[in-house]
Amino acid sequence: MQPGTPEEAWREDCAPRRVLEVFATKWTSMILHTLHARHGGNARTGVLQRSLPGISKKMLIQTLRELEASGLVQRHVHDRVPPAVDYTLTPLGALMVQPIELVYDWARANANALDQLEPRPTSRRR
Amino acid sequence: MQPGTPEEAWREDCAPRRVLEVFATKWTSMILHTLHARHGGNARTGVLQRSLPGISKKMLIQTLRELEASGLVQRHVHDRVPPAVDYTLTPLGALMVQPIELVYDWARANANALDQLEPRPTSRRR
DNA sequence: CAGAATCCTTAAAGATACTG
DNA sequence: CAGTATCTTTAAGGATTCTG
Repeated sequence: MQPGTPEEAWREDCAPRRVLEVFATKWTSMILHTLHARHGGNARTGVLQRSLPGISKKMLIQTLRELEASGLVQRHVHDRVPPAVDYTLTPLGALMVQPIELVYDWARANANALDQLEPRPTSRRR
Repeated sequence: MQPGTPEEAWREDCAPRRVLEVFATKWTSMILHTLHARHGGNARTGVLQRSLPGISKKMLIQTLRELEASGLVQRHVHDRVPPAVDYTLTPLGALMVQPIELVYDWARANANALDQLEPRPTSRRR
């Protein structure tokens, strides 16, 4: 290790930072958790949307496509009219759900303590 | 529970979502973790900056101020020349570090599996 | 129902320069 | 060393409309 280099530096490509990126996109964690928790890893588009109050159709589809591209989710099209599509977690997706569940469970367990947390002045995200 | 209402909906103000907001701001988790892990909950500005490769001075100060406003961090000014300032975790900050450590430790333990994770096409975050 | 295609707004993040 | 003060960029997130 170089002198001056922190022993525990957050290297730009370190594992924790890669996981943080999953949390960084607004709906990602919620979609993965919903897929995992409510539907045995399988849910149709409409069900997902109803499970996530406030999400727009655009953000839902867009996030799902990104998750698909990252290999976390698989998309299944059923050849019917009207169209039916569902999404399942891939093995990698099931893995990535683990830290999400850790956070989710922790938040549930500490819900009351979290009331002390004042929202940031600006209040929202991008 | 109403018909059609998802049993496990992500209410807009639910505890998990409030925690997710902490993760949403890019440097928040890394600062809190660094404060917790490397310095016994106490570090000076310069040390923090050197611990976070890629952070700009602006983002460091700005994020620290937001953490202070949220009651997660306390700022201590030492009356000297040149100036010396350090930051410590508040009890609430120490609490919020918990889920961060969960994620961090999980990421470390699964670092190799995370190599399969392809970065999103757009690649970055907010 | 699922989704594609646009357009738009804003805030997050960064770059740079200056100060006590 | 710690911290302002600007300015700029970019993309995240949303709203709306249209289609098979």
